[in-house]
Amino acid sequence: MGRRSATGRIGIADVAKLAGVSLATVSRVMNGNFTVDAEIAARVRAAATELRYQPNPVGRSLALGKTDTIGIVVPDLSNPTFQAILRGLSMAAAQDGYRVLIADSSEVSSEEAILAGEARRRCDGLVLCAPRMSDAELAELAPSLQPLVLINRSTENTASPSLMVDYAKGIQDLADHLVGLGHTRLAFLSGPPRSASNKLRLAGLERFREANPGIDVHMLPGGSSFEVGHQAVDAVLSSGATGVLTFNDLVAMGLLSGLHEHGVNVPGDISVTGFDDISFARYTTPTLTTMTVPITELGEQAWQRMIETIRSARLPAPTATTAAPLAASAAVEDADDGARAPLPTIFHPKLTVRGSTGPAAVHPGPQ
Amino acid sequence: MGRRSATGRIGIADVAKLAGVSLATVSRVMNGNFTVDAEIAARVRAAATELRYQPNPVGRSLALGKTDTIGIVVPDLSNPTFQAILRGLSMAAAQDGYRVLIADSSEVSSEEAILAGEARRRCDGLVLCAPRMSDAELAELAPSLQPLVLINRSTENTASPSLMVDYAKGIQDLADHLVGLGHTRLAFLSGPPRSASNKLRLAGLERFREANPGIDVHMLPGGSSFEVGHQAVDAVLSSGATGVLTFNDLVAMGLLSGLHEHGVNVPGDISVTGFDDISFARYTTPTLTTMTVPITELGEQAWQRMIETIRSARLPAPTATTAAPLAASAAVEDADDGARAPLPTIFHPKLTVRGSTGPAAVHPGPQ
DNA sequence: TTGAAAGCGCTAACAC
DNA sequence: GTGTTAGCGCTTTCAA
Repeated sequence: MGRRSATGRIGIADVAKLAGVSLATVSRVMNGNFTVDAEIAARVRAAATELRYQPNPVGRSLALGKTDTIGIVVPDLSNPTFQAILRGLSMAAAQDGYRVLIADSSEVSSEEAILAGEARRRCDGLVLCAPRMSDAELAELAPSLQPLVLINRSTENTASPSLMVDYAKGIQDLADHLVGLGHTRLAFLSGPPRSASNKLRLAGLERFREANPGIDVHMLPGGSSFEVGHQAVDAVLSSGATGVLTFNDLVAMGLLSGLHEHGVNVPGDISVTGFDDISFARYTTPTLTTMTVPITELGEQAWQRMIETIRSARLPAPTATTAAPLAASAAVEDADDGARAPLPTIFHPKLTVRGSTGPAAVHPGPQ
Repeated sequence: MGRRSATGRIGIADVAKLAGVSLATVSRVMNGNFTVDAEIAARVRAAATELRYQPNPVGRSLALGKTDTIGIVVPDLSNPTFQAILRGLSMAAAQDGYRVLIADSSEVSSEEAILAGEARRRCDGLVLCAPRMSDAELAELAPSLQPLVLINRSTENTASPSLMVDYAKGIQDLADHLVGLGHTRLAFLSGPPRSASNKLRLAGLERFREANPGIDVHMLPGGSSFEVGHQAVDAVLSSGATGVLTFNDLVAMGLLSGLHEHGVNVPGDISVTGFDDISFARYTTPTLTTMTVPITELGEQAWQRMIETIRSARLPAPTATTAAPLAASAAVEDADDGARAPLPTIFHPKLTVRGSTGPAAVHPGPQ
């Protein structure tokens, strides 16, 4: 009479019947509730083992109102940066018994919103990497996505934790590094025009220009891939720059490769910098000077913010006078100094000097 | 009186009330059932929009017995190979309205089984990359994981689709390539000892040795990372080999980098080959000769096998005399010639010659 | 064409 | 300590 339910799978009812107890008791045993008599518990466990019973998480989720799963929306799973965020997030979440559901928007900004909503409803929270989405759309969407953790974005209105990399400062550090080496003509091989993080880099360079009126910074259209860098050789060379900043390491690697093919010596003739410090950056020839972004750690931190948010959301609605009960959490480098509305956690990239940058060549360029 | 249910979210009941219809009608409208009067349907849709109603997928999953989600277990999310499989799978699944849940076993073979079961129960099927799991354990586990698609593994008993890369033949092609360039002393910087795909490579090299008794093939302990290659320089040099095969591109890149630091010329002094053809392989210096594995395509194919399996599982239990209704599916290069039990789909890596291999140096080595 | 009600598998009051 | 029962949010017979 091993009546398995309609779906053909063994359910709690089968175990209850075999053990001669009620559903509730089985449920209690399976959830480690110790109010169950030891002997009965043993009987239930034996029955569960015999039937190879495994609780159905969907039923559990419906009853509990939680899925123990979080979603992440990324613009491009082939980008090492998002891969690293995903990895950091996934590892940290696993530690706390959560899984991650991925949604790749394929760089299509119109997809970002839909995927985000979709993913959110199946999960207990959402980590959003949506570099293309407009601020307005993000602001409108954010409330319906809570618990929400933002990567490299922030919103004014909603109090979603936000993790940001200080790209503006990072690109300035790189430019300063080149200037320190004697370069006076720089070029920036920029990223995707509508990318939020590219805008930050541009803003940083703007500030750099103001602080360094004597330095020429040439802006070159670009993108985010190898190919972009590879195809930019001519543009870079004809810009007359001796120091080239790129959007990220991928672009820098493409450029390095292209320059090599053109017989241009790096860093002898020209210096090249990347951004991100992906793991491959130390294996290029020459090795790549870049800004090191602790991106896996960012993924981990995203999880910390997420779990805090999820937990505090389960508490009774906070009254205006009660201090937010978020304090007992991981240490953040800065930005958690007393303010109640969660300030963005800022990650400061660190300059990593390797072989692709060197002293400016003293050759008779224009100016 | 907008009574939102206990969870605080808007449910189908709220819409039904606002539209003045029953739950069933709302459900029908939301699912595009056309037996609903157009006017009523419009009223329901208006109510849904007004309330910003979004169906709860968990309730839906429970009622429907499916989640529209598949799981994938990978040993290491930082490995470009698994990243590519994940990407191919995710993109293809998204096309059909499915999402993917990831489980990273962190190379811990004991975790593979647990994670696999865990993930499977939350999903409609599972893609398993479990290179460390023993054949016995895999065979025992497989039945409980169906629908199951195996990557680089296969089982005798259960009829799970299996996608395999012919590593044995691939490594032989690489060895042949080196021999064709005049190399007679080869070394193989092997992969993780217990890795299934490493065993295939070793088997391939065994066959190579039998076919090429005059060629010396030195076996070197290794691993799967940059660092392994980077640290193997001394071992490689003292092996006296002029042609070095490596477990994968990562190891090859590490080796290339290490050799460069030691002032060893590649391919002048020594030739190096990788395996996989990850996207970075064409940007190393020198560019890397390797076996190109269509790994993203493998991920896509994994999805095709998965969706076929899911669909056929929904059909009435197949009778012994009925031909399996799987035929109407994507073209597979080979291996689908009439046999009923699904033969593994074999992916044949293709030799891609780049700059890291060249003629053997004519220097007076021993022998 | 529409509604009432049972049920998907599980948990958690509440009663015993 | 254990069982009964009412949901969790949705779909889907089955009647009307």
